[in-house]
Amino acid sequence: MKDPLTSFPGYSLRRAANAASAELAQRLSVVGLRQSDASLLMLVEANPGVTASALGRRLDIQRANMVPILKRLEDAGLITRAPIDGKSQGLALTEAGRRTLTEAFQVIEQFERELIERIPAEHRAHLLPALDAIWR
Amino acid sequence: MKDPLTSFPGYSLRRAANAASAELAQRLSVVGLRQSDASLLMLVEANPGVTASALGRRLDIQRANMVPILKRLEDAGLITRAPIDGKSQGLALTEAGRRTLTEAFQVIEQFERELIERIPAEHRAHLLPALDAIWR
DNA sequence: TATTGTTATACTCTATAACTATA
DNA sequence: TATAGTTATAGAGTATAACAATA
Repeated sequence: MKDPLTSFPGYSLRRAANAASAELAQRLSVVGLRQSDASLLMLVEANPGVTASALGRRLDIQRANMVPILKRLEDAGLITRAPIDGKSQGLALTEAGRRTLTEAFQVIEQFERELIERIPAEHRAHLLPALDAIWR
Repeated sequence: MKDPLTSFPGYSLRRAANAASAELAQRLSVVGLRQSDASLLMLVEANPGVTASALGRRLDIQRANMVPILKRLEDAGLITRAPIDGKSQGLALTEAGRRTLTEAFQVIEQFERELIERIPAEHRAHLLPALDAIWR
């Protein structure tokens, strides 16, 4: 079949992201996490006491959509919320959260390693700067 | 805020794809199309008489999910379905479909041009081959 | 006045199972 | 038996509007 889409970087970008995303989601499900869970746990670990709003801004997740994610992670015993003042709450990992994140981190590092290895060596170093130029 | 995610190509891949996708979706909405509509119209134009199943395989859209897309495009008068045999239907663009696709094509080419221009020159040529290595 | 957290809601995309009819 | 088209349905991600309480 003729495929005029093959010449569009934007199309390949979407397809590559979808393929990688589906693969990582499947691997993370073994640890019981979604991608947004894992990225959120990483940011909380690196920034203990961070607020939900600040996390949402950094991850481009709207405040309203943070609510069910945080509720799920709290129900799973992975994070705690502690009042900072009357309207803000500081997030932190529980011990179980740290353990789960360690597992997730291994899954993700293995995934990233394999992702990079799929790319011909001469293109490898260019991918991250090219991608970052697109969205940052 | 500390951000340990910045070093993961997989994460940047997802963010770049999301950003690009949102941008293109907005521009295509002016023409009245979604991204899946536009890619589907392109493939139909390049392969008149193609079946829904074959399109789905090429675009990685499941048969069941092709139904509402094709219905929408047919209702909008952009494609026609003609029986090939008792169980298959060949798809083709209508005149309006060709006109709309021409508009969409201009939007997409402009979008792709701007996307590439955002990438520093020394990385540009590497993006497409790197992405294709990930998903093809 | 702006921000935080929240509720409610709706739309899109995607995934699965099952069914009918035909090759 | 495998394939084409379809229906129904559920999950996940995302977007908007609105609200109360607080900074």
